[in-house]
Amino acid sequence: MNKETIKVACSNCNLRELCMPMGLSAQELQRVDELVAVRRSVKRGTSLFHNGEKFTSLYAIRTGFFKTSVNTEDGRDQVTGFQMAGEIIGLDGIVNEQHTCDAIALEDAEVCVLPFDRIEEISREVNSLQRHVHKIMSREIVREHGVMLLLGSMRAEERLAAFLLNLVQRLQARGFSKSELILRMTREEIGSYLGMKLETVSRTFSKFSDDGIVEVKQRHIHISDADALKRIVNPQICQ
Amino acid sequence: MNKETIKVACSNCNLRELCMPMGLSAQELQRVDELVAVRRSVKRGTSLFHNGEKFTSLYAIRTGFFKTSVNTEDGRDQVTGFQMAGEIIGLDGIVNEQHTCDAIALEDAEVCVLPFDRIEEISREVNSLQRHVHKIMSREIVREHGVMLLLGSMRAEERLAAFLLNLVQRLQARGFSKSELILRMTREEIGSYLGMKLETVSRTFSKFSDDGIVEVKQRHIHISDADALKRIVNPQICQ
DNA sequence: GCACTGCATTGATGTGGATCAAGCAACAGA
DNA sequence: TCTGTTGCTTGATCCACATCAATGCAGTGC
Repeated sequence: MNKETIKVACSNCNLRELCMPMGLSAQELQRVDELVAVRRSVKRGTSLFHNGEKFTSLYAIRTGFFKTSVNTEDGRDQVTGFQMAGEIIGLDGIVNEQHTCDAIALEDAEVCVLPFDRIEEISREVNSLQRHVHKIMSREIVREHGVMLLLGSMRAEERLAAFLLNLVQRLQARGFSKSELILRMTREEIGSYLGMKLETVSRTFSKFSDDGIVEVKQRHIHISDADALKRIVNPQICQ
Repeated sequence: MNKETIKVACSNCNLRELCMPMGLSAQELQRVDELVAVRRSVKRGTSLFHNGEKFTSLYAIRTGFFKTSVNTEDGRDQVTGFQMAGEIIGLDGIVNEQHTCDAIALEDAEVCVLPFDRIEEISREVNSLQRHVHKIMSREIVREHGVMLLLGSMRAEERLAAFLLNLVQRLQARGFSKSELILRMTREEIGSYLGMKLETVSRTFSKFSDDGIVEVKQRHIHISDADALKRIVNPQICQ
């Protein structure tokens, strides 16, 4: 439905340093430009791909914001991540040639479609692309280790503090403020990601607000005391 | 210390179908044989690699049983997985060229050392190896999604049931019984992996035992009613 | 303007699993 | 065989978070 076809190139994309390897020769850059088949726009609330769908491509997010979630037959649902511009989604589909999670746009979005065959072909020739693909997958594995640590051993306040710090850190890397952010997801989605109920998310926000650590107005968040958040996540170290 | 150097080949390894791609030509098989630098044996309780160590190689487990765990500076510890023969560990190290978790042998083990440079080099030539490496990493990502679902949305009984089913399923794929198993890890390690305390693990085992679902004698487990376990994990579907 | 809808907040109450504590089984080493 | 050590089990109590329920607020369409 939303499969607009706008032909484009990575070489003049301003997100290049986020999703592509650095230091390519002119010739390599030309090969890498062949990676992107088309761009596709995804309306807020609709899916880029969903569980069970055949896997063909990875997607580089150009604009917009996504959540990915897995779900069991008995209706349980777990948000596995939130992704923003410059990040790659769809890695879960490689192993069985079909996606095992849903990717839903939380705001109108545009992605570059990267057919996986082509990624494999070009990364045989361009070593730095090969390495880059491996690093992206490894990074995802490491990120998930972090989420497991969070879900397995942290309490509610620690989880939300870690979540906020992670979000602003990524936004900052994209040139946004390190103290101001707008949440693109509901309290329920945050709760699902962090393994807590939406009420607990809300109460924890209120607690932070009472303590003067953040200002919360619906989805507008201002972080007044980032160090306090760090201390909550890591009590020992940052006294 | 334990870096014995036994030169070996994948082509005549009986675990080949677990860790290597299938359907290779004779020539390809020869290339793949060059993957394994050496074997290395790891004594029970010692580490194969640990957090912070420089990453050079992936490891294919030939015999034995490992746990991997991440830890924070403030002493929190989270087991991120248990690995057995035929599985590959070390993927976390690729992204920053250093390991971000510890891998500890839970029984005397032997691994094949696969220098990552060589993996990249050979997978440029042998397409099915390239694909295989991608699948291994994707599989790990999907596995971790499953753990996130477990940690984020299941209760203690469901977690332990899912854990036991996963273990026997993998053991069965290696030719072991589908109802009998010996746990190689402590209650505390199980608890860390499943996000619960060792006492709760123990109580839940006792509960399963009372209900006639499993027989538990320390680390010896007999699964009497696998369907009941499945029903616990997935109440709706398997009535 | 008003009604409707989807989120978010807040309060009251309940509970699953953590914590604290004691005792016990298995095993390694003397 | 005894003995210290490590890991497992079980009971009593507690508390962080879930659950249930009501209200509030912002945006949307009429």
